[in-house]
Amino acid sequence: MLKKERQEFILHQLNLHNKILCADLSNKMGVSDDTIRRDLQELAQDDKLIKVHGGALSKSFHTAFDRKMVYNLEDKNIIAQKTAALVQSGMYILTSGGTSILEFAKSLDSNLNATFFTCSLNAAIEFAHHPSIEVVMIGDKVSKDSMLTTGASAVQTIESIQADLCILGINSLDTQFGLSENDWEVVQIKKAMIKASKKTICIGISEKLNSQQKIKVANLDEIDILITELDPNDPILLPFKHKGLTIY
Amino acid sequence: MLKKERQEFILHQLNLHNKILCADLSNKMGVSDDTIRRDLQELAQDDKLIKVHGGALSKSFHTAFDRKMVYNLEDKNIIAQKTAALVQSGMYILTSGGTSILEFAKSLDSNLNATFFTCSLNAAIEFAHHPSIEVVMIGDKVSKDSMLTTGASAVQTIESIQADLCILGINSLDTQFGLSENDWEVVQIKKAMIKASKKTICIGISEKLNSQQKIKVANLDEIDILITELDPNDPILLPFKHKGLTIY
DNA sequence: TTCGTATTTGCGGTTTTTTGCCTAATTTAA
DNA sequence: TTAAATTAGGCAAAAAACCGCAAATACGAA
Repeated sequence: MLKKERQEFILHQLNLHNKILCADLSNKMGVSDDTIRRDLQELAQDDKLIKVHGGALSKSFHTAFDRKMVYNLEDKNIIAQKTAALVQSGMYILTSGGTSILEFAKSLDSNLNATFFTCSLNAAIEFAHHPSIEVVMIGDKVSKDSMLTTGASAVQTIESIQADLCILGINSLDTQFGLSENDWEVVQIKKAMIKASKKTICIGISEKLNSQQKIKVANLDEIDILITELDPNDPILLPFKHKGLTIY
Repeated sequence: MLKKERQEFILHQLNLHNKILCADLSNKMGVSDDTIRRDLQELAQDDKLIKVHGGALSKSFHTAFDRKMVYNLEDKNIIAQKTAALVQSGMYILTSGGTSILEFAKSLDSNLNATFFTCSLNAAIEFAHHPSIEVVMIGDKVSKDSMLTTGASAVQTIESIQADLCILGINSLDTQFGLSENDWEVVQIKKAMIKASKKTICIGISEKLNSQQKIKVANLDEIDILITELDPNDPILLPFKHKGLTIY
């Protein structure tokens, strides 16, 4: 196995699992630990991954946790503005949770007259602060990690709605694997939301693009619009445009 | 699990729960207390969290904490303690919203194993911070004044529950008129909750006693227990005791 | 093809990091 | 105050990283 080939494989594994161990890789590929270590070192120098003692972590994984809240607030605001422009009075809208959605909720025009359905406790509270919009909280068991209601009852409720729009925060979006998540229950909710809506909008900072997580939520062709903080003509977004998504 | 990964996880947990215990983390991740402590130490050195005896606090939480100073907090705490003492593992409990309920949620024993049903968005979030209890959010249209879900669907959901306990925050309680409220929709919810439970507990500061509001929720005989910040033998509470309520 | 060079790889020995355990000291709660 | 829980520091084992070197391999030019 060639060096280049090996490094491609490492990056692939990293996209899949978000972390890799030196020992695992050397075993799986039948090369020495040293070789793997040298590979990881090079890839880390090229900023393709984060080298840590014992293995390596995917970049998106690392940035996903500690930066997202603080750093990207400005970006999230741009996203929120763009998204708010797509919402019109009279619409019925399904939304997930996440910081991008919260920012979006704050950016809504104060004389907007729409109805929002959500499984996110925090989003519901944020929407409820708005003077004129209606908020419907979709009930079920509360998933503590995500502060989302999840379960069969919630899915059933969503299925009984015919919404104009579905606005989802992105965890991971990839041209090949599509929209993906790590939490099975949350995936079920998002799938139901997409199915219950005429149009699906995915919003999130560009960091989340070109990364994958364990469970698929939807293929790219199920998503209509992609909104990031970037200019719609940014080359990073081109592959998604080619796949048929409308970019804002 | 890699060291870096572990530390990211700790920060993630901290963002979610605002506080974490050494022992909890070491259990959850299957490493020794020492390792966790060393992790927390490093993260504290990097200013990512605040290390305290037994665990750590989220930075944002600590700064946001003092603004929550409600004037009756001490009284509410007494109420919360008394109420928490009545809850046992395995119970199914319906609760309304309000600051007293929120304080109650914070006072629950960390190894309690009960299931809470609520229409209050804020209460659901507070309950969800607890490590082991289950939280079910009852869905419906969000009433903006009270941040409660109200409506036929919510009432129907409540009717399908058989709870051990119903814990209601008091708006007005009067020996003659009983428990009363001003919001028609909220009244419907509370009535349904009382009906769906074996026992009903009313909690609130004594200021709320001997006052009436427009719409009756329940007669005194539908209420089993009354909890205030006062001593159970306080003369203010005597009339309620005579009406058959148990006072704590 | 064959040769020479540059790169890559594996190995042994050493150093560093990480982790768990131990004990003593400190803090907390009753 | 005492008793229990938490922490600090030292220590040792295991894992991982580092270093230099020599063998193996790839690659381009004759």
